This record gives sequence, C-alpha cells and structure tokens, in this order.
Amino acid sequence: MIDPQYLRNNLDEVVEVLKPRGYVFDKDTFFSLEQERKKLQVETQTLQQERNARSKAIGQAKAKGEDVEPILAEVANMGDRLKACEEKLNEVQTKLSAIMMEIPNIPHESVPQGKTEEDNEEIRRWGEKPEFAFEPKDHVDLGAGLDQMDFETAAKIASSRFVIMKGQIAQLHRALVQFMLNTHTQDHGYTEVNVPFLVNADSMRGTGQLPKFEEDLFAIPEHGFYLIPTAEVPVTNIVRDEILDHKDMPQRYVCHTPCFRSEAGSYGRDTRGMIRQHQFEKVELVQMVRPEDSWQILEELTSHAEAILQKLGLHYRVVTLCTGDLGFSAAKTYDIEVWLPSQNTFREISSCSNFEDFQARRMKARWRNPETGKPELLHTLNGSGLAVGRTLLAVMENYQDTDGRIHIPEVLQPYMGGREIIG
RNA sequence: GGAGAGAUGGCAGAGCGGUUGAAUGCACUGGUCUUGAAAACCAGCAAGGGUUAAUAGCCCUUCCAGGGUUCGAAUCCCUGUCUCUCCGCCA
Repeated sequence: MIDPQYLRNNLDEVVEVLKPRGYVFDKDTFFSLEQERKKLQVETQTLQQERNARSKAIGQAKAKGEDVEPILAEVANMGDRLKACEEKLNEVQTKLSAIMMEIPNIPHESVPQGKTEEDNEEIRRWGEKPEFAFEPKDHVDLGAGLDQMDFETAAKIASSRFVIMKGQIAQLHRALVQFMLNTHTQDHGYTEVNVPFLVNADSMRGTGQLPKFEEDLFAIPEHGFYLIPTAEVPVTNIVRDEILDHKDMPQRYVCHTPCFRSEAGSYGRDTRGMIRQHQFEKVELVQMVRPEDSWQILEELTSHAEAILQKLGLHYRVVTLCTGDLGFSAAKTYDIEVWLPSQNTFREISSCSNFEDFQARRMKARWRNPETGKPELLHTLNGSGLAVGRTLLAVMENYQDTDGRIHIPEVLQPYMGGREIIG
C-alpha cells in the first residue's frame, strides 16, 4: 500500500507516475470519497467526544450522590445519531481502503519507462553461451531419454503442468536445493527458515497477492487457507504486526518451499516441459531492512542470486524490469535470466525486488528507529535464489553431451555422491 | 474429536461496569552519584488515526478479533481465532 497521506496530498502526481504501469486511477471517485470521509470522521469524533464528556459527568455525579437524571436526558438520543454516523463513516472507509489496497507501488525513479518486457533494460551479462557440435535437445527430450522425467504420468495423477522426476534427475533437483541453501547460509549470511506452505488471507494481503490476484492462487476455502505461490508470503509475514528492535535489523532469511500457482491467464504459454508448472520448488531470499539501506541491499541480494549461477557456470544476464512489466508490489525489480540452448534465448530464473515500505505498510511491519525512538515502517526485499526447477533444466540443457547424458557441475558433485555424469 | 484454563503495553503481570490508556516489576532512555562501571536514587517511556503549516495544541480509537447490553465496557453477554493442560487419535 502506498502512503495514504502522500496520495491525498499529491493526487495528480501519483496518478501520473502510475500511468506507465498501466494503472488507471479513478481520481474523481477517490476525491469525493475522501471529502466525504473527512466530513464524516470529524462529525463522528465530535459526537464521540460529547458522549465521553457526558458519561464522565454521570460517573462523577453518581459518586457524589447527585441526581443524574438531567444529564441522562441530554444524552437521550445521542446513541442513535452516533451509530448512524459511525456506520456511514465505516462504509466510506471500507470503500477507500478497497481502493488503496488495489493501487500498485510507485516505481523507483531509476526504473526504465516502457510497456512490455521488450522494454526491459539489460544491465549486464555473465559467462558465455555453450558451444554444441550437435543440435542440443531440450530438457523434456533429455529427461525422456534418461527415463527420469515423466509428464504423462504426472498428468494422470494430477493434471498438465506437473512433473514426476525419478532417479538421478530427482537427486540432482534435491542437490540443487541443498547447494543453494548451503551457499546462502554459509557464504551470504542468511538464516534458514522452514515455514507453513498454507497461509491465511491476512498474510496474502500483507505481501500483496490479495485482494487483486486471487485467481492466480490455489485456495482451500473451507479452511480459510491459500497455498503459497512463493516463500515470500510466509517468510515476509514473519514480521507482520511486529515492531523490531534496531539490533535485530537487518533480518535475512533463506527458505526452500514448494510454490503453487494456478497460472490462470497463461493458457497455452510454456505448455511444454518444466518452465511453467502448477507446483515447483524455489529457494527464496527475504530481507527486512532499514529504509536507508534497502537500495544497496537490492544490489547485494541480486548478487547473491547471481552467485549460484556463477558457481554452476551457467550463462546469464540481468535485466531491469520496465514500468509496464513491474509486479504489483515492487518499486524496482531485477530479473536474472539464464541461457537456454534449446530455446536459443534467456529465460527468467530469478526475480529480485525492493518493495520499500509497500508491503510493510500493509503488514504493519515496523522497527524502532533509535534516532527518533519511534516505530517506523521497515523495507522488505526478496529474490529467488533460485527457482529450482528452472535451474535443473538449465543445468540439463547446458551440460548435455551428444549422447544425451548430463555432466554434473563440479559444485553439485558432492551432493551426488561424487557422481560426475548422469546417463 | 472430548473436558477445562487463558489471551492486557517490548516482556512479566494486576485490574473484573464509572475521572483506567490502564497499578506494579523487568527491560529501555535521560539525570544524580562515581576516576570508570555496577549498585542506589530521581525522571521519562504504548500504538494508530483526525484536525493543522506544524514532529505545537486539541480530539478520536485501541486491553486477541467481530457483534451485543449500557449514558458509560479491559471489566457483563454472544460468536470466532489462537495458546496452554488433560483424554482420544495420529506422521
């Protein structure tokens, strides 16, 4: 949520900066609701003040044994007036907060202007494309050749967009998880956490998945649960409704979870293979930091995700998402895209964002600033470090040989019992 | 699933219809004392919101959440959530 006070005082400016995001803000509706809110709130509070004063007087009179009838007569029908006022105010405030909850974050000034992913800005590349003396296969064919990846049976058990991995491919998948967790805890100073995969609606609202993107989520309505689409949700919500001591800042968490996404609206896109699944695993980096540090930490966090690809020797590039491609809650996002030989292109494997105080305001996540002694909103960031399924297929495709075997990157070999090759 | 107990400020913990935003202790902050520290003593210390030029003043809301009773609710009633203890079941 953006700062309501800021929105009120800078209405025109906010409308302008949100336009490039493709967000059309109904200024007139908001303005008239806001006028009404102001009027009703002042009226309600005045009535409340009056009631409080009268009630206090009754108490005092009774204590002295005086007659309270005259004061009681004064407050005779105040209750009804107050109630009516409160109800109207409530209505207006519910409408206003519904509007506030659907306003996306304001992009940082360094975010490039643009409409689609075509306008994203490449900022660096690492490594080189692998050279193949043969036509490289994609991971689906490689997995089928090894008899270790089975989409048909997964479709029978669940539906499309699921996979069954077997044998060494399943082990390689697990090895990637271990390798990522160990690297981030040992080299980058993150604390490993294990969290619920089902969360309540408050948590989804806190990080911004609700109310606007309900159709992207899997839900279990009879229990009030949602399946997490990313570990960002449970991990970031650790600090919801908390006031952190400055000594406990920053907080850095790394978390491995499955992620569940309905992929509504992406029918027909990436239907082949493991690129876009209803269920996939991800190792997520989450930080809660002092506001003044968040932009530097976005760079660090991105480099932590990059470090995994570097150690795996996978060619990648980093792009800054343009205003039109930016996610709802983010002020700025770097996507890391890994090279996929089969598609002859880069594909997203990590998304690292600074949300500034957007999520913190929704969550009431604060820290006590020792300089002011007051609770202030903290800043939240997160990034994939990395998406495990996509990393697996990147390893398979980039390390294949002419016989359809997979050469295991050196850093993963200890997790594979010393094995150097699959197939 | 059954029975019982509970949920109050950063933490612990009183209060159980009237001037209580809330005793007390701990923690924290400032001061006195001290070469310094500790101890002792003194003082301060909840959050959110409205109004406003104001981080000034005034006002409102908040004692798990949501309803209700009342002139007045932390205190009474109803519903829900969560925690703890015992029993049952169980990875």
